[in-house]
Amino acid sequence: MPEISPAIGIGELARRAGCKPETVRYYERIGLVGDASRTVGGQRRYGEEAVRRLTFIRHARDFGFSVDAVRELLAMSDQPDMPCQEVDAIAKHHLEEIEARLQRLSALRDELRRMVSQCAGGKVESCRIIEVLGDHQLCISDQAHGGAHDLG
Amino acid sequence: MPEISPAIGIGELARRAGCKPETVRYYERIGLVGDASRTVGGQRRYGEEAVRRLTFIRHARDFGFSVDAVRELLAMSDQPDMPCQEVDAIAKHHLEEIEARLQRLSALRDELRRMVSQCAGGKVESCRIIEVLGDHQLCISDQAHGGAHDLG
DNA sequence: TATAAACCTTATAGCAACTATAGATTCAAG
DNA sequence: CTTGAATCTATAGTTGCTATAAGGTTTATA
Repeated sequence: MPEISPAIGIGELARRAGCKPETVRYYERIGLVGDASRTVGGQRRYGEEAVRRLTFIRHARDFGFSVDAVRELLAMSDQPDMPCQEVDAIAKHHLEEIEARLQRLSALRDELRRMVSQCAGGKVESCRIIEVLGDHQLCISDQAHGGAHDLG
Repeated sequence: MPEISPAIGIGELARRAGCKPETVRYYERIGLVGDASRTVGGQRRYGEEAVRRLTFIRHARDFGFSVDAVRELLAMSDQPDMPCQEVDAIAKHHLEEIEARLQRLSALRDELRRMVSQCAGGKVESCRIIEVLGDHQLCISDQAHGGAHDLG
């Protein structure tokens, strides 16, 4: 299937999907997008289908889906006749994760607000923020703690 | 100042601060904690002060402060006579970032919920989730988009 | 046709903040 | 003294890109 529409370069493709050329090459390396056709000089050239696929990828990533999840979603969207249960499952799972993060993040916000509001503005010695950071007991909830590492 | 209390090993230290020995060694490498004293055989030994410092670090990290922010907070907590304005500023800045993340994350959650609820459970072909991911126009808000990358 | 600007190429290293592995050594208990 | 758990160093891997260097190609203009 040769490209009919005027082929575009990697910069234009990236621009239209809202990312950078480096990202496109990266996606090619990890197999999220296929190898592009090349000019005689070796430069990548793309058609509309590539724009659609990359846009899908970027949009899913913006939604916070992991690259692996995007890979699965792409595989499924390539199979239009299959039932969409799995798509649904991935999305629901992602939604649950986001809801859990929201919980922890807002508990964190509350705790931080409390810390900040209790700081009287004196010396470090008596700073409530430093105190709370040094002593877990001074926290109201444990909910927020035990790893804020994957709050993304 | 020699250690008086029975010195503890890296495993015990890590356990008491809620992390792993690898993490302690990592913090030592990047200079968050100082070099420990060693046994004749070369193993690290720590005292109570190290426990306090590591606990502070872990707690601040659990609050989502970056390692650089923790470094500054530590430096300030080492200067008890200084005014705590800067501590306050760091904490407030962090609070603002968390509030911004919460905004975006909840916009994302709403959009995801909408997607999931609109999926009728048929074929992939007509799956609302796949449709929305493929077409930015189908999103209600742009707020959530343009990068979920630093939602942590 | 020449040239220069804009674009593209690969390979490699870096970011945050750890985590995991391998293979050797040391420590504490029995 | 032996055993097994803990520790040591050094190095590579994780995620999802981003940045850099050192060049090659394409395109528009003169």
